[in-house]
Amino acid sequence: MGRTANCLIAAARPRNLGPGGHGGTPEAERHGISNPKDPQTSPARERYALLCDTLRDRICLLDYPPGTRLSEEALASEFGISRTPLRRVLGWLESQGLLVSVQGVGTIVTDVELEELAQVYQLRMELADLIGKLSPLPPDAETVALMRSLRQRGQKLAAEPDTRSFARLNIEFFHALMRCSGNAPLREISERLYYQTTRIWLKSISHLDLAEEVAIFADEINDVCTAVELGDIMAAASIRRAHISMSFWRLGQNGGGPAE
Amino acid sequence: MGRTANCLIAAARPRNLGPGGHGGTPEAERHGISNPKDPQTSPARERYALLCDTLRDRICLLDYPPGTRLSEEALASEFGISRTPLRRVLGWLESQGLLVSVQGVGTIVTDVELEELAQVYQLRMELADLIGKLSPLPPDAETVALMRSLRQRGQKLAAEPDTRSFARLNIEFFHALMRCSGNAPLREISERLYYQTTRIWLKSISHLDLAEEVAIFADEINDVCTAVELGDIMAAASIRRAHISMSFWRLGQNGGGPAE
DNA sequence: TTTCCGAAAGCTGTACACAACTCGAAATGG
DNA sequence: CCATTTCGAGTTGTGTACAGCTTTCGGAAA
Repeated sequence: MGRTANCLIAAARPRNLGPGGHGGTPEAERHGISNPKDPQTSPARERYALLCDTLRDRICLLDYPPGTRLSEEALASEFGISRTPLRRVLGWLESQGLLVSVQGVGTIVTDVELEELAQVYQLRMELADLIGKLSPLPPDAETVALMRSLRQRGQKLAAEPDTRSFARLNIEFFHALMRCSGNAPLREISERLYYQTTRIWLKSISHLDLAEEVAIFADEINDVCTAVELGDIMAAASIRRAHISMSFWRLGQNGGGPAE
Repeated sequence: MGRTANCLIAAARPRNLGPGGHGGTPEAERHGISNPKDPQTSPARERYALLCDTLRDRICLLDYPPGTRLSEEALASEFGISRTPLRRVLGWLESQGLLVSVQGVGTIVTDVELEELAQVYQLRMELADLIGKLSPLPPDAETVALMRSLRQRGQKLAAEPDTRSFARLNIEFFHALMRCSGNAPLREISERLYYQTTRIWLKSISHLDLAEEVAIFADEINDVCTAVELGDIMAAASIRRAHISMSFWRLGQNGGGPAE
């Protein structure tokens, strides 16, 4: 009864390949020797999950800014598939609150107001606490190494701020933190809410001081990494919660105005 | 900025028609005078949401017991539609963790173990607390009236226990409680986790004492209703949390054995 | 010049046929 | 008689054409 047992509940989400998205097990797919016990590992599911992650990243990195009208046909031809399987992906993105499709108009990248976001931020703060309370996992060597690598990247970024690298590091840091919780439903929900908020924050970054934001984030990584090194997940969760709160506060102060 | 403002985030879920599912506004749909500002109110979306609720109820009331193989073609013909829009519904149910589709085999109603469910129950307990803490809504007259009606139905049910009526009342009571929270994302997540667990509980009811379970549930409704009448949502949430905890405990004691 | 109407273009939603895949049963060779 | 292979029924996944809806642009009338 190992890790594979709870795959049914996790089946809701596409296989997490991480933001880096290095290709996993290419040989296994080519030879068709995928593990028949794992329903997630089928050629169709692999393409589906990859597309979900790809498009989600494009939306959350503002490659598709809020309000963008996506063309199903264009995307389908870009990925070399038909509209039918693509629509399944778009449906999932819509269920994540990142898209909305209306007949006769198009598929539009959503844009949410800071007011509505307040509820999501409140919830994210509470869930951050729960990461420390509910089934915290003692970090393994790989997690610690990942955290240290992120800390180093954060320090490099502080020396040379860059919006896009900032966003990517933010996403990877989130996923690293998720490795510290053994509660799969909590991870899934946290991820959903995270992706709902991160692009709004990225959109408002122009109204904030990028260098200051990067410095604060580098500190956050450093603090969380220290806590993880000590195996104190509750402390890491508390730090995370505090930074979510402060991030929302800064958004309301500086980024919430009548933009543009 | 009333209720309609946060429809974008809520767009993830089909329009909640309640378990009773009385038809809503049939005239508006027939005449095509649906509010153009609300993206959820389109003829296609209406059918979609209705189908989602219908099939979810069938799964969660064990009309389709865990392990059942559903036929896309049969369902499509039953509802007088093609497989294409039906598959969208099935995809949503799969994202909710209630179905799993595998090529060449079929669409199968999931069955989860009590072990995996422990994480969901833990999370549900914490979220129940949050219902009282995050944006609790002072109950309006309609909510109080609904609660009182449910309390009465609970007392009637205690006098004449019936599994299916029990399940329906349980679902409706959950939705009534959700009216007390103004946090839309929290409501959505709570609903998702609730539906993931309720059918497992219903499946194990045969191993428990139905009369006793009904009596306990009637008490829960009564206590929560009293708290709601006083406007003390935090108290209602605490009561709810306690009952979720006790329900899980009873499941582990009596219903968790090597069934059948 | 302004306003209103209508046709056309473009989009998502739907239906249907076919491909890809799984599983089981029947046939075949040992 | 048993093991192995092959074929077929049945299922989900995919491609494609068309229907329904919305927006826009052009032209005619006031």
